[in-house]
Order: sequence, then C-alpha cells, then structure tokens
Amino acid sequence: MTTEARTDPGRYQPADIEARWRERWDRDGIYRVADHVEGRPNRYHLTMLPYPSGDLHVGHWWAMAPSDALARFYRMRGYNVMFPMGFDSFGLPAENAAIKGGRHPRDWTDANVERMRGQLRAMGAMFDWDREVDSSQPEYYRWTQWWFLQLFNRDLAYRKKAFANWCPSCNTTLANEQVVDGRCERCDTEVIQREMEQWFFRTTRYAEELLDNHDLDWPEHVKVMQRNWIGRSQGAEFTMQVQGRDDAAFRVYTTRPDTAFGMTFAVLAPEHPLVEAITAPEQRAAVQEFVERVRRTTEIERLSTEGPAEKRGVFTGAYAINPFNQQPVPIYLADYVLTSYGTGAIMAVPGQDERDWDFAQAYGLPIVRTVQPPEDFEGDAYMGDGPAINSQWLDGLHKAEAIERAVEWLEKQGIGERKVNYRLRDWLISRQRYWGAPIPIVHCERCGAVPVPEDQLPVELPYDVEFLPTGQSPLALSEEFVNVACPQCGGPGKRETDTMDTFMCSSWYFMRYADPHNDQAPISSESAEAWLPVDQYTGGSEHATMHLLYARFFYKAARDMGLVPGDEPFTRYFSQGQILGPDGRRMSKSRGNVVAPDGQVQRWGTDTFRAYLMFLGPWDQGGPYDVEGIVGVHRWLSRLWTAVTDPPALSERPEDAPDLLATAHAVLKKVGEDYDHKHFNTAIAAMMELTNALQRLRDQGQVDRASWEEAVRLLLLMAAPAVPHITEELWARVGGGYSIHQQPWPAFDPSLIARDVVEVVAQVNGKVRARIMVAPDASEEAARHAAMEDEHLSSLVAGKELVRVVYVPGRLLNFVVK
RNA sequence: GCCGGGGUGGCGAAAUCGGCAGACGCAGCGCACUCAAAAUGCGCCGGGCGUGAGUCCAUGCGGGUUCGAGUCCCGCCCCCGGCACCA
Repeated sequence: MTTEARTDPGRYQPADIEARWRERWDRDGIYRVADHVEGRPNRYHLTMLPYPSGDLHVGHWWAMAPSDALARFYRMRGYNVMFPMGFDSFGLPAENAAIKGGRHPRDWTDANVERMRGQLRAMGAMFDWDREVDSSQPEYYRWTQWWFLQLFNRDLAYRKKAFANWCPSCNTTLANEQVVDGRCERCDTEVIQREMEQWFFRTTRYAEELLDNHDLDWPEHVKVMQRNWIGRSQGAEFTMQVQGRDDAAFRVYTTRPDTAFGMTFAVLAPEHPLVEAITAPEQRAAVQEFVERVRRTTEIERLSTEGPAEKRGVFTGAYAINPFNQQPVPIYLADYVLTSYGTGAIMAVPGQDERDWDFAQAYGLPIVRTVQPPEDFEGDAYMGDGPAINSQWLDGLHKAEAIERAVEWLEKQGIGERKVNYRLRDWLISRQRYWGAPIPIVHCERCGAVPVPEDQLPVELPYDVEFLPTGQSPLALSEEFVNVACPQCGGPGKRETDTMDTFMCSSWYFMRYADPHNDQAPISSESAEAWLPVDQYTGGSEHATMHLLYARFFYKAARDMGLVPGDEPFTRYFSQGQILGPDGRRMSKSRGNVVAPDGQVQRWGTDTFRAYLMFLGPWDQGGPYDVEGIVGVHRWLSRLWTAVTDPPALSERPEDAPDLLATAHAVLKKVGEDYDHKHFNTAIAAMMELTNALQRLRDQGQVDRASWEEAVRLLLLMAAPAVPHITEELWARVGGGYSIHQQPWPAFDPSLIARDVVEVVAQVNGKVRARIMVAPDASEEAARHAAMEDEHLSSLVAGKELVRVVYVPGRLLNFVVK
C-alpha cells in the first residue's frame, strides 16, 4: 500500500474516505458496547441529548465532538466506554409547529429525529445507536409515567391549588426555574400569576442534600449557582396575635429575631388567607383594590423597584401584638412580601432592613434602631453586626448571640422556634399542553386522584386531537381520552389532561441508556450497577438550576427506592463554554450569524471540522467561531496525509532522524495529559508540531526508518480520538490492524524524552543576556563556567560586585550584581 | 448590589509549580514553483531606537513582595455569565 501511495500519493480528500469508514464501523459494530467486558472496567461518558429541532447546529458539534474525543481517549486507555445518544423529543416547538403548519407533532418530531440522527451519524462519533432513547416514544414515556407513579406513592408528587407562573403566549404554567426575570424562558413573554390546581414534585424534601454538592467534581460556578438557587436561610418563626382578636393570629419568619424590638409594623402578602378576616371596615375598599391590582400585575411589575413606593402597600386597619414588648404594630399588605416564601408574613424592622426602611419612609412609619451602627456608617438600614440597643434584655449583645437568645426566649414562651427556609420551591410539573407525557392519574368523584395501575401504562397520547391554543390542555377536548372508568371503584372517572414538563423526561434518560430495551422496568438493577452513576457528563451550564438540579433530585429519590447505586447521578460534570457567531454574538437566525455545520462538513470534511472546534480555544470558555481559521486545521491534516502517504526515502541510520523520537514521545505525553484535562486546543497544537517536525525531516531527504515509522504510528494513535476517519485510513495504509479505534493508548518512554543537553537561560539581574547549552543536571559550577564563556554576558558581570547567583537546573542561571 | 469567569500581538490563543512572554494557528508581507491563478513549500511577522551586535518598552490601570511577576498580595477600571425584594 505504501509503495503504491508513493507513486501516486494523491491529495487529502476527506469526502473519499469519511463516509466509507463510517459505514464500515457501523457494519462491524465497533462502537456497540456490552454491559461487561473481561478486563475492561466500565466507564460511562455522556453528553446532553438534543431537542430534535430538525437541524443540528454548531453548538451541538461544539458540545459533542470534544466529548466524543474524550470518550474515545478513555476507550483507548482500556475502559469499556458507553457513550450513548438520544432525543429529548417532547416539548412545545412540535406543538407550535403543528398549530402553525398543520402538521401533527408526532409526524413533525419523527421526521426531525430521522434527519438529526443522520446529521449526528455524520459527526463520526462513537455513539452506540443500539442504545438510543427517544423520549416521546410510548416505550420511553411509559417509564416516565412509571416514575411519576413511584414519586406519587412516596408522597413526592402531590396536587395543590396555588398561584402558578402562567405564560400567556405558551398557554401553560411554568416551573419557577423556567421564569427568567419575570419572563418565560422559552418565548420571553411576561409571566403572570394564575391560581390553578397543579401537580408538584416535592424537590424541597431533598433541599438539604441537594445543597450539599461541595464534593462533586463539577465546575465551581455551577455548584455555586445551585446553592444560590436553593438558597438556605436560617432563622426563626413565631406567632403574632392580632390585637383584639382571639381567633386571629399569623406566623412570621425572620432571619433576625434579635431585631424584634425594632418591629414597627407587620406585613402580610396580599394573597395571605387572613387578609379578608382582619381588614377593618373602613379599609376594606382600599385593601380590595390593592389585592386586585397585585393579582393583575405581572411578575416583572411586581418585582420592579421602580415606580411610586406609595402604591406598593396598603394598611389593613388591624394591629398585631409584638410578643417581645407587647406593643401593637399596624398590619400592612405589601407586594414585596411573597406568599410562596416562609409564612407569607413578616415582622418589619426598618432600622435593620432596607426594604422595610423604604416602606416605612413611604408610609410615614416609625423607625427604631436595635443594632448600634459603627460611627462612620452613612447608610439607612444597618444590616451589619454591632451591639443591640433599645432591646431590653438583649442590649449589648452582638448579632450571633442575640439571635441565639431571642430564639431561646421564643421557645420558652412556646410561641416560636428555630426554622430553616429555602428559596427553592417545589417543582411544578403540570403543563396544559398536548405534546408531553400524560400524567397517569384518573380523577374519580368518589376516590379522588387515583393513580393508573402500572400494568395499564403507558397512558398513550391520542393521535387525533385538535390543537387549539386555548389555555386548556388539548387532551381535555378528547372525550375518548378523558372518559375512563376509575381504576379503583370502576365508577365514572376523568383522566388528568395535563402533561408533564419535559424536564421530567430528561431527569432520568441517562438511566435508560444503560438498559434501553427493558420492557419490565425502566432499568434493571444489574444494568444500574454496571453503569451508574455517570462517570463523565458534559453539557451547557445553562441547565445548572433546571435539568442538573432536577436530575439530582430524581436520582436521590430513585436511590431511596433502592433502584440506583450512589447518591449523585453525575460524578464528574464539565460545562463547555458557548460557541458564538463570527460576530461574537449568540448565533441566531434573526441576526443572520448562524454557521451551518453541514456546510462546514461539506467543504472541509468531518475531521477538519471536529478538530477545528477543538482547536479554537479552551473548551470551557467558548467564543466566536472564526470561519477563516478552519483552513489551518485542514492544512494540518493535509500535511499529515502527505507525510504518511508520501514518506521520504528511508535509511537504517538512527542519526538520520535526530530528536524525532524524543519529540514524538514528548508530544505523546503532552497530548495524553491534555486530553485528560480536556485541553483539546493545546493537544491539537502539539500534534501539529509533531507533524511539522515530520514535514521538515521529509524535506531533508533520508530519514531513519525505525524512527520515522514509530513517530507516524504514535501520531496516528494520538490523533485518532480527535480525527477518527483520516487516522483510520492512514493507519490502514501503514499496515496497522483494523481498527485504530480498538488500539490501546500508547505509553510514552520517559528515557527517550530526556535530552543530553538543554538550553539554559543566563540572566543578569533577571534579564536574559545569553543562552547556554548544558546537561540538564549540570552543577552550578559547570553552568557558571559555561555562561562566563559568553563574551557578552561576562562583560556585563565583569567589574561588578556579584551579590548572588540563582540557579535553576535545566531552566536558568541568574547573576545578581551591583 | 451580590456570586462566578475573563482582560496577553491585527485576530483565536499558549505559558501545568513564580523562571526564555507570544507555542500552535489565522490574517498580512516577501520569495520559490507557475504562462497565470489556486494549491504547496520557504522566510518575516508586539512596539521604539539602531546598518548591526544589541538595547529599551510591553501581558487592562496604579502600587507592593521577590534575584526574578502574565502568574502571588493590596487598591481600582472594563467585558462576559448567573442571581437579585426570599424577610
């Protein structure tokens, strides 16, 4: 083959080889992965699965190609690596497309999946397609429903009437996590509050454990985001009596019980259940008007700090008794107090809280300081530490101790206690849309909400449905779907018509890959033991507080059911940065800065495109896609091609390839370390250097055969994870056995890397003045001697007082002179 | 406002432990090959002064520690991402 190639080397034409090798790999099933392989420990690599929008974009390649290289690297390192792929195929776009274009979501989705599967295959990744999951298929969502039932049975799924985030454009409720700055995460429409019966998952039950993520091998910023989102706060809760009303009392939550003597008013959330009962007749009209207005405002307006403060609250006409000093304080309603946090009611201490301060100013309420601010304090409310004042038996105590005393006092009085609160809310999973997994519940007048028996799953989505965006689930319009016998009493029942948030599907998909065809259970215990948890997860950090948090919740619940090993779903997680358009902005059709991967692949080939994405810059940073730069990577692969297919005349004299083996092994060492640390850009750069070294030798004429062949062999092996096609082709041409992707990762030879002489920098007062060649372990004596032979340097030292000499063997020699 | 990540040539970047700043690549310039172009190869490529050897300046800004700082410390500025009435 080599001889043949020399006579007609041919140019590097990726189109000629890439599809051919993919077909071969496919045919031979070299990426099919068994649950157990003798002598090869299992390792689970995973990259986030795409939504089948119908077109794979650069972002997918950017996320997946390096993940694939990493998985391949570990495979070569001797692991039995599972690297699966699938489709998160439920969700709004399919339904919106159906409404707009008259195409059924099922057909739209299936066509997109088909197309994207083809695009993903063209990536040349080692995906094991036998394990593909497709979350909108009944075989999959049957188990999504099964999970719902397990959560229901464990009281982790419940239904309640509550104010929920409602997106008027998507016509559905949203989880807290899906509301960004008061807007729908998906369509940017302002979200309003609507009171509805909704299903929730009790994520808060695991709040404490979810918070404890310190030991996870995850990017710090993602862990911090999760901790902030969960937002643990420690304080106290206590009861306040409404003045003159033995039947009316409410609870307040505070993190600062030490400041209670400074309470000058109390505030209830406008939605607080007590509002009606305590409002004084003369305030009724004003209160009603205020409550109505708050209910109508969007989240954005409500959270806005702009606008007249006077409109933010209203006096109820009632008073509450501050239990600490028995003083009556007026009870207000204010939009800044939320029903969904704490008790929906607060004690207001303007002296120590900014929001209370602003409110007190606006309504002319008194302000009492209970913590002595430092002399140079210039602000309004003082939140820092200091001795308590105006607080009777707390006076003089500092914050921590005063809080402690106040809580003890509350407990002794029997009116309050220590309390931990979380910002995290339970996960609202009901969606009033069609294209999702139906919630497997039947509502029966006699029995209430009855779970569908497991053997009747899946509750299938009816195909024949009207997609009217009414704000009610389209399923509700299907008589056939809705009317059903109660599984418990056999009487007339009605199916739940809401479907589940698609994040439910992605909360457990990684489990299914381990056992994708099991029709008895979502995953067998053997498969779970074999593969879980995921060893290396990669994907965007925009999922920090959604998918990545939900999946952790889910896994912990599954663990408590005895279904999965360990406590965490993703042992290691790495978030790549974001790839931007050439203009440095987010790629989007409206900006016209979208780079189509198919076009890049067509023009340059899969390997070039893959390697270029890895070469662009540090993977965790992201950045603009520079359309010009890719040619450099293509040139690299062309040089590699030429060097291998058209080698120089080979001799049998090692001196005909000085340093080649040293370079090859040094590069091998570096590339292995770089892959391991996901520094793909520098790994590619190092391989370019080795290729350049080959190129230079080649132009010189005679090259030692053994060195040349070894260097080529190593270069192909180390490049294989990054550029799987060209390396397979060249590997075959140099007579390597099929397949290069089943070869072990070569070990570098440290003795070859070590050099006899190295360049050491000679400095005078820290400035480089000469370079000397000495042995890496040369004595200081010898190095100084060598340096002094340099005329320029010795002239700079001569006649000066030598204060000190710093010698770092193999690095530098510094003469400090005066 | 709070939390996290950044700021290095014309551009993307590198410098693993405090030790040669700019590896690798893009663009640019010059040259070879060519009728020509493409492709390919070779050379140059942070700035100033100098014919040159060399030398001075230079990693957002200002200080500091050190024989030596892109890297460590203190104080600022700017960009990106996240959170933001959570009592």
